[in-house]
Amino acid sequence: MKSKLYKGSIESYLFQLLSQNGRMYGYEISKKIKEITDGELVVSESKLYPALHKMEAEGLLEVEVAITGSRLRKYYKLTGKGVKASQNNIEEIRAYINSLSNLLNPKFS
Amino acid sequence: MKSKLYKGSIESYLFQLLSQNGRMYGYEISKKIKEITDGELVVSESKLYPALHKMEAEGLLEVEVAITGSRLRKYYKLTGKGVKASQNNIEEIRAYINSLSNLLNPKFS
DNA sequence: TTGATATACATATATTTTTGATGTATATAG
DNA sequence: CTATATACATCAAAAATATATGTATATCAA
Repeated sequence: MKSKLYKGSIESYLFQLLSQNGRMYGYEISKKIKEITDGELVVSESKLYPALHKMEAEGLLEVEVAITGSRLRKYYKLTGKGVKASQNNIEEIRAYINSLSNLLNPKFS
Repeated sequence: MKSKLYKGSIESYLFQLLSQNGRMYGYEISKKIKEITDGELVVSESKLYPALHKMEAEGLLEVEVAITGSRLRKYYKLTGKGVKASQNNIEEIRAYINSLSNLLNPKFS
């Protein structure tokens, strides 16, 4: 993680990517995040898998195991609860973008 | 911290507030951050003071002790090194805002 | 055919960050 | 005279992150 600002953002990335792409598997997610953040956010396995497992335990994600050839894949997708949470997360992200914008361009007080 | 997204952002808040307001003291900073983030980011003492001391140890901030009446105040302000770092931090914040915007509104690929 | 890189899952330990609790002391408002 | 605000700070516990390690298959180039 090159910038500290990315801390605490993994859950948001998972919410929004799964919401946009439907089901995805771990390895795919980590590549996608690296790609879309231009290498800024590298979600290593030790961050990704605990995060996925935690969200699964919270009932936000559900897993579908698939076998391609002889290799295992675990597809994750949002549950109903997860879809609602991801919608709230959009607002959270918007509010945060706003907050950072105000930090850079403070309003008169 | 109501939203996880605020994690890792304190340093940015310190950089930008000090850069905009010149010298500020701890208590003032924590009130200001609470105010401008609308209560979203509450910088408790156990977060604020270690952060200030760390940045001071890194040569980014310098302290000026003042006595108002019988009460102690430690004013912090950016050093030359701190000013440069805060300018880089602006770019970091902009890039991050961009990254989050792209997450919400993905580009075609 | 073999060695490097990519795919695909995962955990274990160390370090860092954050939270919640506690501590000291003065100022002010009710 | 008591509660709240101001003003500094640390300590211990919990949570998050980083670094390292582990297992196994697939693919590509030398």
